[in-house]
Order: sequence, then structure tokens, then C-alpha cells
Amino acid sequence: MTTTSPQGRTELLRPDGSPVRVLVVDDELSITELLSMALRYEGWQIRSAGDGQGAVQTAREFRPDAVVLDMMLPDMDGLAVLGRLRRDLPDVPVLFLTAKDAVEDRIAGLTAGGDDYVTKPFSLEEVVARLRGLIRRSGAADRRSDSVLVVGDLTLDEDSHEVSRAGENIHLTATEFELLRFLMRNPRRVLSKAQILDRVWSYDFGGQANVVELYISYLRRKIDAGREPMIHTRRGAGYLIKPAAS
Amino acid sequence: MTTTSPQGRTELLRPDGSPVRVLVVDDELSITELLSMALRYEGWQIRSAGDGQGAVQTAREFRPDAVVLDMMLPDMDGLAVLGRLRRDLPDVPVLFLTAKDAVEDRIAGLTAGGDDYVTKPFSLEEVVARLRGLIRRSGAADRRSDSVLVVGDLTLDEDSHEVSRAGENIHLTATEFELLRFLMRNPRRVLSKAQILDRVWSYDFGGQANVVELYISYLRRKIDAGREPMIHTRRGAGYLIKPAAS
DNA sequence: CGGATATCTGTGATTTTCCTGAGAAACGCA
DNA sequence: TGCGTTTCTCAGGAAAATCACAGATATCCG
Repeated sequence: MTTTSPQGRTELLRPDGSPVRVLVVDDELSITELLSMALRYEGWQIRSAGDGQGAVQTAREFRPDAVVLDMMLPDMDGLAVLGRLRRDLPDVPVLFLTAKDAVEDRIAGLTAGGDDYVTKPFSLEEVVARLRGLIRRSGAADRRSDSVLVVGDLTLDEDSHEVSRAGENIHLTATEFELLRFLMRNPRRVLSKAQILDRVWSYDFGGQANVVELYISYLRRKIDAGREPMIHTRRGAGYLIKPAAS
Repeated sequence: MTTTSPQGRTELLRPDGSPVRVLVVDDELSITELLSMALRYEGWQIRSAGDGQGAVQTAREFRPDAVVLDMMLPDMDGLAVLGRLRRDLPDVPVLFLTAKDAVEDRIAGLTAGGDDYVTKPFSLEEVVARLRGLIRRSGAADRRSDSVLVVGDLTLDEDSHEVSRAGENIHLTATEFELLRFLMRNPRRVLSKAQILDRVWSYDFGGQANVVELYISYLRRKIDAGREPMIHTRRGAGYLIKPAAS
């Protein structure tokens, strides 16, 4: 089931209308805090745990619809935690967090059951998008919710990564795609450059803040080129996207 | 009976509309976990057992539509388990798991009755495909005909392993075939290299992740050669297949 | 109008990702 | 056993994406 909030954001809800529940497991407090904040903002109910022991315990009682699980925990191996979790909650989908340079070997099989993973450092958009996908596919949320965002004559398909305006296909790079997704998930809403940077770029991004301007510029070339513009600048505040008509 | 989920995946269902039930029997926990995960993701209902004793007991009560049975169990010989299973469930199809170097002729006799087998280490695509075939043929799920995947002018027959594009026959090696099958079972959906690796290569594959790139390259030469391409790269995300038209 | 500030965008260096040829090793089969 | 096929590693090179920098342009406000 999905509902649309007054701000125009669509939220995933469970079939009974209650909020989706997500358990976040990571030993670094800064990460759990970051994730908890971002995921709460999605309208989800969040609990967190700092080790495998706590994860299993919390899961048993909290009964989450999805779990975000760091593979590197102080007390247990991530796979061991997974096993225990699955004993109580056989169908819960898991999003694994793995270190980028952690030799690519131990990733084997992680996505096999419909689970997914992201590498640290991640961007929040990435985590949220993957989680939404997992929850959508697990059936914890109404299955009818589909993977296509629509704003005016602009559409973005989160499964096929296809973007089109007025029926015409548009190729975007990975970063452009994530930026547009963030804008489209918050239509008619001004998003500051800081918000965009925090959401779309990975949390350890240390570059110039004007990458946002740069990528907005790229997007405009591809999406607004020669058409009624949909991406608007609010000087001193940020950017927003809205249907061309209004 | 089959239904199509919102993601475009077709699921096998029993004639009465309930999910197909599969019993997994293996003494290695990692194997039963891996299989349970993957098979559950197919929309099936899974139970597992770690020995022959448990298998027979669970089968009696669970009444599965198919069984995945390791030939090498701690307490009983696989054949003994089979015998007992058949006493309760005379028609249930069985997929045997055998070690690579196991005596082949013993198995050959068994598969004559419509059963099938795969050797360890297997790939999940292989197991899922064989199991689908067994269930389809056993009549536990109706619709015994349709073993052909079609995407645009490309067709792949899961029974005969025949592949053709625009009517022209194409020879694929075993790995190429499984990769293409996985792509075609998820048309218009971006599949990451990790997902492909987890699904198409055997669970103990420890090699370079760029085999996926290599085999995509092979497939393109055979399928897209001189034609409108159907296999597309989404840089930084993965690959997808879709009809040439769109 | 003119300066201050904010935003836009062209250029190109760097990095990342992908593709593919060559050949080694394993396999299947006669 | 020997030969053709298949699988896979390795590495070079091509292509694409990301981003810093800086000058151009737009907007605001006195």
C-alpha cells in the first residue's frame, strides 16, 4: 500500500496501514544514527542494534519488515547473524553493508535470495532506494506499488533505470539518475544543495559543494533541453522539480 | 497455473492457487540455507531437513510438491530415503544433489522415472530451472506446456535448450545459456554483476567478477551480432535485456 | 547603474568502469 | 590418450563518468 503525504511524497505502508519497520545493525554509532535519521524521514519505524547479539534479540521482538545489516560486526560474523535472523523471520529481506575494499569474495550468495547489498561509503539515496525495492518485492508492503516515478510527462523507472520525457528516452549516468530520483521523489518541494549533497552523494564525499550545481546543469541539458523547464532554481534556497504545466 | 507478479516474474502455483511446496534435504546448513533463500524467492513454500529421518517425517506432514535431496546424508543412504519418501508420496518428483564424482549410473537409473539431478557445486539458476521443470511436468502445477521464454524476437526453450533470434538458431554453451536464461527471466530489469554471479555461477565460485563481463560479451556476439542490440549495459549498475523495438 | 553574490557551464585531468584479445587450464568425448 | 570445446584469468586499451577549476552569466539590492 502507498499513500501520498501532503508534501507530495509517497510512502510505503504495510497492508494494514501501519508504517514499515526497519532494523538497522551497525557497530559504528555514526552510521546507525545517519541511517536511522534518513529512514525515519521516509516515514518508517526504526530500531537499531550495535552487535549481532542485540540484532537477533531486537529482531525477535520488533519483527521488522527489513533489516540493514553490516557484515562486519564485533561479536559475530554477518552470515551467522543472518542465519539467526532467518530462524525467527524466515522471509525478512536483508540489505547488507560491506566495505568497499573487503575482498570481493565473501559477497558470494548475498543477493541470491532476493537480498541486496551496498558498499561503504554509500549514499543515502542508494540505501533508501534499495530498501524500498526489497520491501516492495518482499510483499511486506502492498505489491501493487510499482517502480515508476512520474512527474508531469517525465517518468523514471527504478527497476529498468529508464528515464523518459514526453515518451522520448533519455540516457542518464548513475549520479544523474540518483539526483533525478531524489528530486522526483520530492516534487514541488525545494531541496537545498546541502540536502541534495547529503542524500545523493556518499557520506564521505569531500569535494566542492558545487558538484550539485554541475549535475543540475547536466540534468537540465538532458531533461529540459528545448522544452518547458521542470527543474527550477530558488535562489538562495535550492532546487525543485514540478510538472511543466503549472 | 501461473501468475505474473508486478515485477514481471511468472510464478508457478498449484491448481488451487496455493504456493508450491518444496522440501530441501541436505546435512550442510549452508546449503539448505542458500537453497531455502533462493527457492523462497521463487514464491515457493520451503521446509528443510538435515537428515533422512527428518526428511521422511517432514515430508509426511508437509506433503511437498517436490523434494531436493542430497544423496549423501549422515544417517541413511539417499536411496533409502527415496524409498521411504515414495511410500508416502508415490508421485513426488525428486531433484538429487550429488557430488561431482559420484557413481553416475546409479543416478541414471533414478532419473529414468522423471526425477532429475544436479551435481555439487551447483548454480542456483540450475537448481531452480530443474525444479521448475520437475514441478511443471509432474502436474502439481498445471500448465505443462510453456517452457519457452520470449523477449522480442528472441526465444529460449528451457526444455530443449534451443535458442533462436528472428527464427535463426543460435548455439550457446552451458554457461552462456544460463546467463541468458537469467536475463530473460528478468526482462527490462537491471541485474547487477553480483546478482548475476550469485545466480548463474556455482556457489563456490571464487574467481574474478569480470567473468560476467566476459560472458555478456560472448552473448552479445551471438545474439546481438549485426542486429539491433537487446543486451544493454547500465554503467555502474549492471545489465538488462529488453526487446529491440523499445 | 554598479558592485556583490549566487548560479551556470566549458574545459580538461583524473578516475572508474567496461570491453575484448590472447592464451592457459580444465573438461568432454571418442 | 589426444583433440576440440569450454571456462576462466590476465592485462591493455577504449570509453564513460566524475569532478575541480575558473570564467561567464544571472540576480539582487542599494
